Amino acid sequence: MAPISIAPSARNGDVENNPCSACPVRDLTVCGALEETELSKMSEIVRTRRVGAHRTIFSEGEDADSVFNVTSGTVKLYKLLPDGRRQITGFLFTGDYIGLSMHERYAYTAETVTPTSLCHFPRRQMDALLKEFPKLQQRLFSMASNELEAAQDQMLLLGRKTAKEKVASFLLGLSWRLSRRGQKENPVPVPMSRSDIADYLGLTTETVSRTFTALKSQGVIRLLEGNKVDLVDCRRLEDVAEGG
Amino acid sequence: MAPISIAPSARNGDVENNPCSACPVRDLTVCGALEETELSKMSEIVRTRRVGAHRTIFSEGEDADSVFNVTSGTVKLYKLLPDGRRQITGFLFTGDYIGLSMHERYAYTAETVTPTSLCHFPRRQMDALLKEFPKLQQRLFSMASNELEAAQDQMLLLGRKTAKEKVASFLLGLSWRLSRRGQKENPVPVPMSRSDIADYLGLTTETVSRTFTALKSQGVIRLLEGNKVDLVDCRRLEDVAEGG
DNA sequence: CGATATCTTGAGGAATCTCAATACTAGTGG
DNA sequence: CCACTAGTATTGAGATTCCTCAAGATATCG
Repeated sequence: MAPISIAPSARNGDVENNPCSACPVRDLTVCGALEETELSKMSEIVRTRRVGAHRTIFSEGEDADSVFNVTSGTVKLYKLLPDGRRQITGFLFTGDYIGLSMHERYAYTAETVTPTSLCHFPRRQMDALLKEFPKLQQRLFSMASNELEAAQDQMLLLGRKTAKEKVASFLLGLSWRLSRRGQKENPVPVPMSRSDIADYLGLTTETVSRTFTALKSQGVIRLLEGNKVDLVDCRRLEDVAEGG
Repeated sequence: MAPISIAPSARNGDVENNPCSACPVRDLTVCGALEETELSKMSEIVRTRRVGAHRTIFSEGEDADSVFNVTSGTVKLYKLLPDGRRQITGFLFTGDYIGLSMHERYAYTAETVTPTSLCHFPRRQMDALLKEFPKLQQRLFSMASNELEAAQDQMLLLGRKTAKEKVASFLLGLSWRLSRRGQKENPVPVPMSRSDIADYLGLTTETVSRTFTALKSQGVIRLLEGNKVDLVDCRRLEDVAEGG
């Protein structure tokens, strides 16, 4: 799959009435499906929002009447069991869309990991746009398709991989998503806490920490300043991730 | 063999040229999105197939040039690690569609659990139909959306539930899917082997077996003839499934 | 610079896995 | 109709990974 070019577009739409036309991450996301002129329809219903770190965007069980686009920052989605056990089902980055698996009520909570910029769309109006622009619908289906494949990979990870394989896969996944967005894929910024990583991988924070230490002392990774991880030996990390 | 001409019934349309219009499970599946007249387009590209139990429909890594509809029977989808560890990502029943998460190559293997009837569609032609009928695209998106939500539930199960909670959730899931298809939801036929269940729940066959035994001796379920399970105390099973 | 949260490390325990033996079941052929 | 076989399921005992609980180290933030 070819990485999407993030070349900052010097597009000259009517920025006043059509801010979306100047959006630098447009091609990464659902909006990339539309032409300049069609984009104005999105501009009409979008509301941009900046949110600090560790804020709840919406909670599991609430009426699902908004969908979102992440234009910068990191968001986590999670589900809870009654006793508080938590499973993070995904981390979202620039260009990711919140609202692919949508029913009456949100089936998960969305919370920012870092300060985040969001495009907020009323769901009803977005649904109307989908009807109006089959291209948009198509793009959304394609994104859902990708998500589904990622979810299947994650099931394999959760059900069958060891702690070491899980952590290795996690780091490679972060790196891969960076490169898809056209960013440098190494070293990898890891903005989420050990506890978040644990709840994403079906482990405890302690096990995640121990596993990082183990990978570090084997020379496969290095922990850098600012929560970055240097994938020293990518090839070996890949072997570890697949149980080799 | 020469086709036998049958007078088309007003109810069912021209069954000869449009067999899909007579399909009894149409409304359960993607085809339910189309009108009688539009259905003929599907009829033109469909090829029905009956397959015995334990047969491979396609394998992970093969060129993904077909999509399928399950019209009867049970299918399992799975991914493998290099050393043979297996994760079953889903079981498919009547009405389920194979081809929601689709790229160049199949990302998983599809294998029948029981004798199965399939509708086979060339992928290119199905893609053309999706472009022609946005309703179809919409339906497929809606199905992908459901799948995605199910996948998230499964991640919670795999990452955070105990063996007992997993097995209870599994049985309730089977029962729930029966009722969605309008069938009796109890007792639940369990056509797949312990080993399949284990690979679906991230457990071993032994643990699955022990857990069935435990639930049985607690009077929550009963094992009946013909691989059926009687959910004696559904309420309690639900509590068990959520860690209550 | 102190307070607080996060991360790391250690020791012991528990759930689940592995290995092994036995029981059951379905299909086959006498 | 029964015995035989091969696959599948159950049960048992011991091993192992990962979890729990606890303490100390490091980082973060006002």
